[in-house]
Amino acid sequence: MSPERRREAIVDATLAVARRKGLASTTVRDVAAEMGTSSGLIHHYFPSMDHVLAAAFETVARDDLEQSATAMSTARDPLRAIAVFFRTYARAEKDWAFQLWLDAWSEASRRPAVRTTSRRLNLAWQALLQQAIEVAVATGRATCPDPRAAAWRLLSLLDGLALQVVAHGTTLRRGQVVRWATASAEAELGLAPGALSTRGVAETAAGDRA
Amino acid sequence: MSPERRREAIVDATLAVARRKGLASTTVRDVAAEMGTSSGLIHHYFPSMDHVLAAAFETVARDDLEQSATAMSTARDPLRAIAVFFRTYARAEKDWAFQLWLDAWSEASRRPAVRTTSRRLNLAWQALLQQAIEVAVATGRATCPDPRAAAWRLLSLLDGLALQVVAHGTTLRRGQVVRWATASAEAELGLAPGALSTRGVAETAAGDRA
DNA sequence: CGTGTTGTTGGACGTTTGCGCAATATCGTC
DNA sequence: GACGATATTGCGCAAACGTCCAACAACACG
Repeated sequence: MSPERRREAIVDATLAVARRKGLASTTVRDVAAEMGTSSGLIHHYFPSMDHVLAAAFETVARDDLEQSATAMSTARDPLRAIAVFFRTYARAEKDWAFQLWLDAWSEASRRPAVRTTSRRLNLAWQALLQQAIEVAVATGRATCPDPRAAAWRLLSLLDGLALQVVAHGTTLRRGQVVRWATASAEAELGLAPGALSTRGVAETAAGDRA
Repeated sequence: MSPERRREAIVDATLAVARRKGLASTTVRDVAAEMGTSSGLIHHYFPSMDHVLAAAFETVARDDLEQSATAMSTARDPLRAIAVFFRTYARAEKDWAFQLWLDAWSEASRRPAVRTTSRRLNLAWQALLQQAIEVAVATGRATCPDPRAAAWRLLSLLDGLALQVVAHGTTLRRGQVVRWATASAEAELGLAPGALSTRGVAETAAGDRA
C-alpha cells in the first residue's frame, strides 16, 4: 500500500472510530484495531496523535465545505446559493460531523494541531458565506453594509443553534434551526420574509427532515 | 468539615483545576492534590467523576446566571436589562468559563450527568433572555413577534461568536462580539440602531475591555 | 544474488486513568 | 472514658494511554 494510500486509510479509520466515540476519546489503539494493523504503524506516518486527529477532522470539514461550495455554485441565482448554504449546513446526516466540530473547539485549547486546523476551516466557512453575500450584493439582489460581519453573525448563529441540536438532543428541532437562521439571513440582507425559504431549492430539501 | 462544606470544597478544587486544564482533562487525582487530600475522599462524596465535573460546571454556570439575572434586575429599564445581558455575557474574565461550556457541550455525548446539567442550564439562560424580551414587549419598549425564537437566536449568536473568541483566539475581537450581538438584538426587537449601545449602561462597561 | 530502503509488527516503557477497599483518624453521644 | 458512626487515608488494581524501538518482511536496485 502506497504511503499516500496508507495515510488515507489511517484517516478513514480514525473517522470511523471518532464517529462512534467522539474525536476526543479516539486512541491510537482504536485506530489500529479499526484498520486491523498495529499501533506502531500510525506513528510511522504521523508525528503524534494530535496530528492524526487534526488530519481526520480536516478531511471531514473540508469535504463538507467543498460539498457546500459545489452545491452553491450550481444554484441558478445568488440568493438561492445562500439558501443552499443554510440547508446543507444543518443536514441530519451531519450530526456526527458537527459533534466533531464541538470536539475540535473544545480540544483546541489542548491540541495545537487541532486548533490551527479548526481555526483555518472555520475561516474558510466564513469566507464561503461572505463571498456568496458579496455576490448577491454586487448583482443587486441584496443589500448588506458589512458582508464580513454578516457572514460571521450568520455562521455563528448556525453554529450556536446546531450546537443545541447536537449536544442536547431534544432542546430544539432541526427544522427550526434552518428556518430561524434563514429568517435572520433575510433580515441581514434586506430581503422580504420568505425570499430564502423552501420554494425553489428542492434539490437540497432532502436533508431537512425532522 | 461538614459534608456540605466538603462537597463545596471538592467542587471549588475541581474548578481551580478545570480553569487550568479544562473540564475534560480534570482528573480525580488533580482535584485531590488541589485540596491536599486523598483521591478516595472524592469518591466518598460523589458516585463518579462524571458527577464531580457536572457539579463543578453547574456551580459556575449557575453563578454566572444569577450574576447576570441580578445585574439585569437592577437595570432601570427593560431595554437596559437586555443590554446588560449582552455585556455581562462576553466579559473577558469569563473566557475560562466559556471554555467550560465548550467542554461541556463536547462531553455531553459521553457523560450523562454533564449532558443533563448543560442542557438544564442552557434552557435557563434562554429563559432569562426570553423573559427580559417579553417584559420589554409588554411595556411597549420593543416589538417582537416570537420572543422564544428571538431569545434562542440571540443566545445562539452569542454562543457562536464567543466560541470563536475562546477557541481560536485571534479570529474575532471581543468588542466586536458584543457590538454585533447587540446590533442583532436591536433588529430582532424592532429598535433603532444604537438603542442598546454603550451609553447609559456604564455599570457593566468594565467587562468590555479588549 | 546481495543489499539497503522502507513498510510493518508486536510489545515494552512509564504514566495515568477511574474506582474500590481495608485500615486509620476523628468526633459526637452515652 | 468507651463506643459506634463517619470522615479520611493511602494504596492497590486493572485497564488504558501516547510514544518509542528492536526486529521482521517485502521489495527496488546495483
